[in-house]
Amino acid sequence: MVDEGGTLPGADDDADPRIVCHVDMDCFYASCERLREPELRGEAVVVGMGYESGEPHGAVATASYEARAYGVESAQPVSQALELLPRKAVAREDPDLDPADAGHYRPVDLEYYREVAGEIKAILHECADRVREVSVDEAYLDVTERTAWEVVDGRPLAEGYARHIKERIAREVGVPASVGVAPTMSAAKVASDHDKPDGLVVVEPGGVRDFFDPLPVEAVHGVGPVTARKLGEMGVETAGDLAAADPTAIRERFGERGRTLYDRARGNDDRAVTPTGRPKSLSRESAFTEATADAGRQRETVAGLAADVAERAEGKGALYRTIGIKAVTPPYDVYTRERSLPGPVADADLVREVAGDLLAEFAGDEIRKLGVRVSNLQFGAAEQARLDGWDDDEAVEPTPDRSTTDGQSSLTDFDGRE
DNA sequence: TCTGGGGTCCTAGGACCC
DNA sequence: TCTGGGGTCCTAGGACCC
Repeated sequence: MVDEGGTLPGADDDADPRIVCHVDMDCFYASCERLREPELRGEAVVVGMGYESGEPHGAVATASYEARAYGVESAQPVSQALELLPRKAVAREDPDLDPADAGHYRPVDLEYYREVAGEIKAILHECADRVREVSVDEAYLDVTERTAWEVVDGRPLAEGYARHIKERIAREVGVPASVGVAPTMSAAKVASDHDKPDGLVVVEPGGVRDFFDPLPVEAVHGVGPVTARKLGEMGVETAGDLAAADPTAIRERFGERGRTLYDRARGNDDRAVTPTGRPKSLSRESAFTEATADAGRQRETVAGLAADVAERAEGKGALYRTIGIKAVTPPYDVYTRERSLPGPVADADLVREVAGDLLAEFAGDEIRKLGVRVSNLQFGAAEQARLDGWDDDEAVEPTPDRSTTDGQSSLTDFDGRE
């Protein structure tokens, strides 16, 4: 199985394997907090949102590894986190608590994290020809042209290159990252996750299957709890099981997505590292401290969210053709309603009106959370309002309605970060 | 695990069109 | 007017990811 490089001429597999790095910051928000508050280094740090005012109703966004040791996890209710790991200040007052078993809680400050992320992204762009920024703390790099799979002194050159990236981030920005290197995006993603924090995992072209085989299916990007359970019912427990499963059966059960997951488990993933395109929707949501049936409060909330969304869309130069709301009722039933307009608009009043209209359907219902969303976005630098002029068209106009799905309007795509 | 916020993609039925 | 086939758009919901 391991090919020594000197195999048959024209050996089919991995003819010209790419080198993809996945760079994933370790508990990024917590690392950022430590950056501006060095006393937090080595301490349990929990960054959460929505719990600042009075009752702790928010959720954990990020927990440092020290905090994770106490069972604190992302997405956990802050109330629960506090039970596992009391606040430092509280523990110092309370003789029953040991301050050594307490943590520092900080509210999410996205603006600051984005600033730090900007410095990191600048480094990443210097280190690669193509970068796909997945989120504030995560990116894929195609470094095929910058390094090689060639093994020197027992290690692939690509490993040294990845180490160089990691070290630059640590030295120049001061936060830890985990990096995965592999011939495909999905393998690189799993690799970066494999040895967190501060990890560096290299999966060489011939070794992708062996790397995946023993991992639980959940390790495959795209397999969540539901799919994992269903796969389990089919006797598929590991990525290796999935790779060895009957593709027809997987496809029948899970559709096109199943096919993708099957391919990934087998190491087949030919996606190219492309820059992130423009957003396809923009939304804002907010939860009530307690479910409410108060129509006034509901309308007020929707109006506020609508204004926020419209403002953000305007800031991005986005027009929208669809306006929608989301309502979550107890215990946790999610409803969405949306309405499409005849043409693209950028109109805050209209967002509020339509959203309010859609909300009317839930009159009298207890609601715990509301959201407003605009979609069917169009980014119009050029005249959008010219509905009348169907004479000839500007050859530059790149958005023929559904173009949003193509994902490769590379000519005009210069990436929309503000 | 009783649930925060911002996204993406897929599916499926119905309307409508040719 | 009792009935084929194909395509697109709209809407709602689900799963997943960070």
